[in-house]
Amino acid sequence: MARTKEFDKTQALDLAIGVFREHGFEGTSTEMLVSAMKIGRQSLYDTFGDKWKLYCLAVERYSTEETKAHLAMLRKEPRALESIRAMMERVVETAGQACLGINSICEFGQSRPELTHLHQSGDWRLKEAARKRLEEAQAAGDVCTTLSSVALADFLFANIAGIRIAARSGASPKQLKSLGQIALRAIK
Amino acid sequence: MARTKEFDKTQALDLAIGVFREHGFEGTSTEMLVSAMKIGRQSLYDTFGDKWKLYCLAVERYSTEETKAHLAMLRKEPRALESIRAMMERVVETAGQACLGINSICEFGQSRPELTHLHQSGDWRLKEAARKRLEEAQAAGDVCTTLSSVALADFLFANIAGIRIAARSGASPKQLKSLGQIALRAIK
DNA sequence: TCTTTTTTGGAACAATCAGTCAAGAAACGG
DNA sequence: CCGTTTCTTGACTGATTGTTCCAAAAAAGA
Repeated sequence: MARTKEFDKTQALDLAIGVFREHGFEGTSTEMLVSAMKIGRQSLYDTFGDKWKLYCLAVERYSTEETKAHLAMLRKEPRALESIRAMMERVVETAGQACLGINSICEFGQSRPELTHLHQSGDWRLKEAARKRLEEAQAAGDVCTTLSSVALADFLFANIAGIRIAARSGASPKQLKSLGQIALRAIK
Repeated sequence: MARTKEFDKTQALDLAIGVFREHGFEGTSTEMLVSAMKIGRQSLYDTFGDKWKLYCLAVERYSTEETKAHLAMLRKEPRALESIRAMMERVVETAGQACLGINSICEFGQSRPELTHLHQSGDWRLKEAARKRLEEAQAAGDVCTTLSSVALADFLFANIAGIRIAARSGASPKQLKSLGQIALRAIK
C-alpha cells in the first residue's frame, strides 16, 4: 500500500483562502501559498492542480461556507424579520476579515466564466432563501409590501457588499453597525 | 532649447487608469501599460517614476475626477433631495465601468498608507458635501430626521459601493436602477 | 548648423514567477 | 523482514516580471 497523506486537504484549502482573501489571486505567489498552507510545493500541485485551480477551489469552498453561514442565520429565528436581522448582524460583526467573494468579483469582474458561474450559483441559492424569508416577513407585516421580495433581496445583498467594502476601507464597528441598521430599517 | 514633450501627461494617465481599473495593480504589467498609454517604456519611467507611483497617481486622479463628478451632481438641482437623486442616478448609469477606487480598496485594504490617505481625503470631501445636502433635505422635510446626516451619508456611499459591486458581478441595468431607488427611498 | 532635450526601441539586468524533476522517506500488504 | 506505492522535500527550469542602460533619431530654439 501507499503512503498516506500527512495533511488535511480541506484544512490546507482554508489556509489558502486566508491568503487569497487578503491579497487576491495576482497578489499571491506560490511561495506565500506553500508557506501559509504548510505543505510542500509538489504536494500543492499534486493535490490542487495549479494556482488557478487552487484559487477556484478556494473561492468555491469559501462561497459554500459563506452561504451556509448566511442560511444558518436566515433559519435561526422563527420570526422572519429577526432572522434577516441576524444575518445582517453577523455580516457587521465579521466584516473585519476581507471577503473572498467580493475580492474575486472586483479582481476579475465577468472575465472568467468559471468564476462567474461559481458566484452566480452561490448567489442564487442565497437570494432565493432570503427572498422566501422576506415574503414571510411581508406576510407578517414586518416588511413593506410596496417592493418585490426579489428587489428587496437584491438590496440586502448589495448592502452586505457595501458594508464589507466600508470595513475594508477602514470604517469603524460603530459605522458598520449603523449601516446594517439603516439597511434593515429601509425594508420596513 | 530642448525638445518639448510630445504626449499629454494627463491623457496618458487617463489611459493608465483605464488599464488599472479593469485589471488592478498586480494584474497589470508594464507591457500592458506602455501599449495602452501609447508611450515608450522609458518615457513612462521618466515621467511617472515607477509602476507603483504611476498607480498612486492614477488612483489620485481618478479619485479627484470622481469626486468632481459627484459634487457636480450634488449641486445640480436646487432641491437637495433631487441633487442626491441625481448623484445616485449617475452612479447607476455609469456602473458599467469598474471603479478604480473600490478596486484599489479591495486589492490593498489598509495595507498601503499612501493609498489609505488618498482614499480618505477624497471620501471626506465627498461625505461632507453629501451631509450638507442631506441636512438641507432634512430641513425641507424630504429626508427623515430620525437619523443623523452623517449616518445617512455613510449609508448612501455604502450603497454606491454596493451598486458598483453588483454591476461588476453582472447585475442588469434594471436591477441597478432598483437598487438606487430603494437606497433613495430608505432615507426618506 | 549646433546644441539640448525627448522620444523611442532594443538589449540587458536581477529578481521573481509558476511549474517540474528526481531522489529520499514513510506507510502498508506481503 | 521486503517491496511497492505514494508522499514529501528541495533543487531546478524557463518564462516573465519591473527596471535600467544605451544609442540613435527627432524636434525645437539659439
